[in-house]
Amino acid sequence: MTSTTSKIRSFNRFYTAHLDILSQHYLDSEYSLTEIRILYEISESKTITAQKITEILNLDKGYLSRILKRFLKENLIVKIASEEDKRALNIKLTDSGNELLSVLNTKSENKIEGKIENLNSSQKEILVDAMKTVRNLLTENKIAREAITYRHEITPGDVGYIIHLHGTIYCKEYNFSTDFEKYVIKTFYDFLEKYSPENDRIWMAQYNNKIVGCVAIVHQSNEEAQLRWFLLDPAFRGLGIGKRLLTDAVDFCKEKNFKNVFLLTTNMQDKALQMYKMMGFELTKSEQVQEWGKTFYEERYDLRFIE
Amino acid sequence: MTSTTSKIRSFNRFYTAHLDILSQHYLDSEYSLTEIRILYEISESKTITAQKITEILNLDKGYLSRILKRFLKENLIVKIASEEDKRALNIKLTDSGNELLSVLNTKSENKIEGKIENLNSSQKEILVDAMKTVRNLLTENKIAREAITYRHEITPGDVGYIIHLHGTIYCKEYNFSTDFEKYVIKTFYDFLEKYSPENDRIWMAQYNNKIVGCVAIVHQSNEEAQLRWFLLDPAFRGLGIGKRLLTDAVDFCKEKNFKNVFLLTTNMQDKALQMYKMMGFELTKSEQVQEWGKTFYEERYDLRFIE
DNA sequence: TAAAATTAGTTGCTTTTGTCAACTAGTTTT
DNA sequence: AAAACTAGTTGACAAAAGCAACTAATTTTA
Repeated sequence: MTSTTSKIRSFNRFYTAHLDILSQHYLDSEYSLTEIRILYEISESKTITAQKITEILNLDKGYLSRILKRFLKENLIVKIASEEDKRALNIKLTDSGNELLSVLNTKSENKIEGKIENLNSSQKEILVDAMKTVRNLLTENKIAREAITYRHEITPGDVGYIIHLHGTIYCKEYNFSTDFEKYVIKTFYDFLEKYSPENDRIWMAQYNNKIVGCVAIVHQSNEEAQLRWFLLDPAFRGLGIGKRLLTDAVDFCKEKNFKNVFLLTTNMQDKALQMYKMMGFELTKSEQVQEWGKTFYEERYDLRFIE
Repeated sequence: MTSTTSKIRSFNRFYTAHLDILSQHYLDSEYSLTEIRILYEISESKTITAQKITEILNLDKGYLSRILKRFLKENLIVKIASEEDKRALNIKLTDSGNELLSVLNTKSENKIEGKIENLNSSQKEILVDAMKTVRNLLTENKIAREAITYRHEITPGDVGYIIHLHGTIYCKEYNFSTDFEKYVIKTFYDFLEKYSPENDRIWMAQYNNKIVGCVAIVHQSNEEAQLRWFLLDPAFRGLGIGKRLLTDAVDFCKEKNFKNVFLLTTNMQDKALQMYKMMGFELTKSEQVQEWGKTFYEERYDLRFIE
């Protein structure tokens, strides 16, 4: 088994070579890669100081100073004395600087285009998504809470994906067999048969357009509702997603004036149980069963809204 | 809307900076990044000629020659006269060369480890998978046929994912509503209820551990079977996956001695229809229906095995 | 509030890195 | 067997990058 780190190193070597090939076209121009990165940085921030550039690109200030001097002579940039700090100079691209950059951008884009010309649009989407994931994970060194989005309208593909998550996660964590997924399919079919947008709702948490967590409220009567399908991809635990989903679900119950919400679970779901209790759910029933290739306790929890 | 190319360029800039940071530790050692890449190349191929290195790393041969001279003096490599070509020299790492590289590798791994220390194991998996996808798509400039794997045992999560694919793809391509997905859920529930490993089978095509295409054979009697759920992710069409799946399915029918296989589809599925016809299926029934938010023809195709 | 420490930017000098062309010695093509 | 080519070396040189000392302005500190 190769470790994560060595796989990443292998990718790094691959991407170094890839970037090398892409940057080769800069040799046609009279500017080095560093010079172009500097121009790009100036263009990105509209106006910037030399100091800032050294920070962003990790350059020696003496080296940068000379490069900027050349840019000035070639009329690619202007230096404007800063008002706030009389030592500093604000650097901007001139029209011809912008023009140069746009020519180089076009060249670079053509080069990239050549690298992906045989991919169809769906494949390009896959590529861009994967890059986004890599970037997200490496930038934050974690999954950013802000990158998680929430919604509660059922769109095509949602229910299938939620079933899929149930199948994979319960197999991975509790070694449940495919029978469990079959059971989930049945519960969803029954749910969709009786689905009332007014009294039922599914909440989904997404990351990179993929569902990573969910919960639902299913009305049983005007008085009572069931909380179902509470699930969180293990990769996305500890980010407050579960709490947010449960809170939304319980708030919905209050809003709809249910007197009682219950849920059925097993004693194995330790992390979920903890959250249920935190939300005020209390154990009301416990019974040993043998199902989906396992022996465990099936438990009922209730949350009663007092008026 | 930003184009694919500009998103890729943005990722390239991000990753350039990322690699820059990782390579900074090489400054601690007395070797430059180029020198280390050379050492790495030698280590990778066990034995290699200078010529080959210049090709792989795009280096000037004069420059390389001098670096190798230094490596030789420092006892990192040995040069062995080639038997086949007396001009060429086979280069190998010495023990101390290997040792140096392993020290540097450890340092590099530590640096990477620091970049991902806050990710849990599932998140690391996501990262590595995404890198693999990026690499696959950029290397081949296409999805490699060899990267597609096939299997036909149902494991947890499969059926949910196939339902998900039906929901999303039929919505994307034919604008079907969520009712269609509900219908698919029902068909799968019924299938799983009666599932006989002996007479029924689902085939799945996978890319990067994700299902991208499927088909199933469902027995109706000893004489007749139904071909169902034939589906291919648009990103993976034109790779021969559909043909492979259908061939496997039809072969299975022959093997099981069904006299007849039929399938139900719509006139809208033009690409699938073409493939069915290619496999020998013939239209036996056509009827206008209104369902899932659309009006279309529901069609039956039959393939009869003659003895 | 004045001295001390720090910072933005420039410049001279040096090292490192990389390029080019000419050369030797062996190999392949014609 | 001559001509064209290739692997590798070397000298001369240019480009890229780093270091340190300096000016002038700003911030900190006591």
